Amino acid sequence: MNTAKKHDVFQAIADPTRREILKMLAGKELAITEITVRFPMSRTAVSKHLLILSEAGLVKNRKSGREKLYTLQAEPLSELDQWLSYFDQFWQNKISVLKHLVENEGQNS
Amino acid sequence: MNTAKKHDVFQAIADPTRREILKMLAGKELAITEITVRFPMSRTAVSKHLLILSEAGLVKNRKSGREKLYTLQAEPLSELDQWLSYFDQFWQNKISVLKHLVENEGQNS
DNA sequence: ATAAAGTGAAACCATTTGGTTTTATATTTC
DNA sequence: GAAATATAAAACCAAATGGTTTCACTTTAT
Repeated sequence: MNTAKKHDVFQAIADPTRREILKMLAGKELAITEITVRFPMSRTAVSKHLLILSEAGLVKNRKSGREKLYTLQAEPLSELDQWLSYFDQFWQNKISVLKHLVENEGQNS
Repeated sequence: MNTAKKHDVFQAIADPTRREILKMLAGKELAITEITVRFPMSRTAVSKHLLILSEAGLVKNRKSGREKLYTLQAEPLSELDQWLSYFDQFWQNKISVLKHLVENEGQNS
């Protein structure tokens, strides 16, 4: 696993294991060991996935005693969202759904 | 390039060349040769990228004489959009961005 | 009917990817 | 301080990825 060069968001979410890790981290801080129990692979492998997610800016971590706690950093997903929005016009139902959402929630304009 | 196993949308868009191909195909039909001139790689390489995009359902093609014309099929991107929406609550400013989008482009309601 | 244009398919190659095992280091706990 | 816990780091490996070159096959144009 190449950890030397930068990974971007698109690459980071290409792997199903990494996508699942992101969901696990949604909301709660977890240590590597806690994440690993959910996967049929070694802690080392999970650690490498976390490194790739870190490089993409999707997770951050802090040391707490002998543990290292990871948290989700969802902001970089905005790049994905922006990319996706370019294609909005080529498939239906997104605009209408969001229009509804905006009209119901955002009144400041 | 493994073209035997299925590729999903997440994998398909992980490569920048493939993302650019998708943008090129947004709106217009193109033959492989027309796509290739935009990239510093062989027609064969582009052809393989198109195969991966096909497997992900993101492009389709039709034969026209000795040419093969490719078109965008954006629908599978909805899977990505759905995945992304799960994380909406973890980053801000999506609503505002789309509000702007809707107000500028969609007037049908 | 040949030549040219457009593509497909096969064989090959270097690098990256996703995993492993082994060894070492830091922090608790008893 | 010794054992247990949590992680890091390094070496290794098979398969996938992204590319190439070469050759064959259709379709069109002259």
